Amino acid sequence: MAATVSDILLDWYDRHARDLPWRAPPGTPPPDPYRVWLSEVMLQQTTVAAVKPYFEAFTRRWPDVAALAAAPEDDVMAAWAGLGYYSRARNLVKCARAVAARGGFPTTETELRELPGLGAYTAAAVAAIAFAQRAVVVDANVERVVARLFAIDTPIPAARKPIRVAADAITPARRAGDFAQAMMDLGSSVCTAREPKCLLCPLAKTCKARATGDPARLPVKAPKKPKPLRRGRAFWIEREGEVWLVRREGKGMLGGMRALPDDGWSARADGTGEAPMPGTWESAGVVRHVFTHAALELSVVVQRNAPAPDAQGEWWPIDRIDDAGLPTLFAKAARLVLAG
DNA sequence: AACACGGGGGC
DNA sequence: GCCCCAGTGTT
Repeated sequence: MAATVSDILLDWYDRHARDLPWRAPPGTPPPDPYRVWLSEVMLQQTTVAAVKPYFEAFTRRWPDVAALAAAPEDDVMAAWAGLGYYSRARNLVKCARAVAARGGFPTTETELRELPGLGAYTAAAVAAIAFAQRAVVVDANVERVVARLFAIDTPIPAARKPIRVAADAITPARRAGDFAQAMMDLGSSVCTAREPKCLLCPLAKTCKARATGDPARLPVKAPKKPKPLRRGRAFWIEREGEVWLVRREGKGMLGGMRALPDDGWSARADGTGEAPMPGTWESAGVVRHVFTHAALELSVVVQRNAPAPDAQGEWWPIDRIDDAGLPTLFAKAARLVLAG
């Protein structure tokens, strides 16, 4: 009986698994579902290196789902600051509260999929990794590995369906969690997006893209659109060692996060340039920042000895600005002012 | 199906 | 600089 793809990969994983804070070693009992869930949400579109310190901080401060469920949402948002995609943090709180209310995580992929912030990938990953269920786990790593293994050259996103079918076909009933993590480790360290290390790959012999001689060509992706450049202003309003901060509304850009007041710039349009209050503004410089679908030049202007703006907001001690939970854009703006 | 949604790592 | 990343929710 020839060794299957999953046999080969699990054997490779037993020898080469990365040691990560949210992981159990290969072949050992699954880790705490809370830690699996938290890590998976943090890892959505986010690199392992970026996640590690946040995962440590979250699990130290909120050791279990009940603790996270009891936390004020603003505290969680502030702790998430810098990690990006802040809807994840909003959904994290909702999900923790739903799970705490029902007395623990559901154990099937179908039920997990109903929770806020758990889409097809995360529901499958948690079911497989935390609950040893057979689930087909498809993330960007798996897409790349499978597209190459089977030489699927349809462009993403049309390739998603055949990739899923192929991934399903090679997913084993036993050790589905280890298999999923093995695919991700292979994708992140061997079958990399650029210059895949085929000489180190346990699947090189069966890889159809390898046989063509140009595996890096796959997966084929649709061309991306150019990012527009937006311009806006942010306002540093200061008095007696404090700065005026607001909370951004809604689910849009940086929604729910603490911020400096601004002139209404967005990914779709420039700001008006209009200040939230009268007075004399002094320029502190420009912050350049790139979002997913727009670049921003944010002009930062300052007014000192200012009265309170006629709006919602709060005075925040400048010597504790690092604790305000400002997203990176506004943290950069604050650094600019304080360095000047 | 297409778009909105951050930020940092790696080269 | 550019490409990429353990995707999800909305339209």
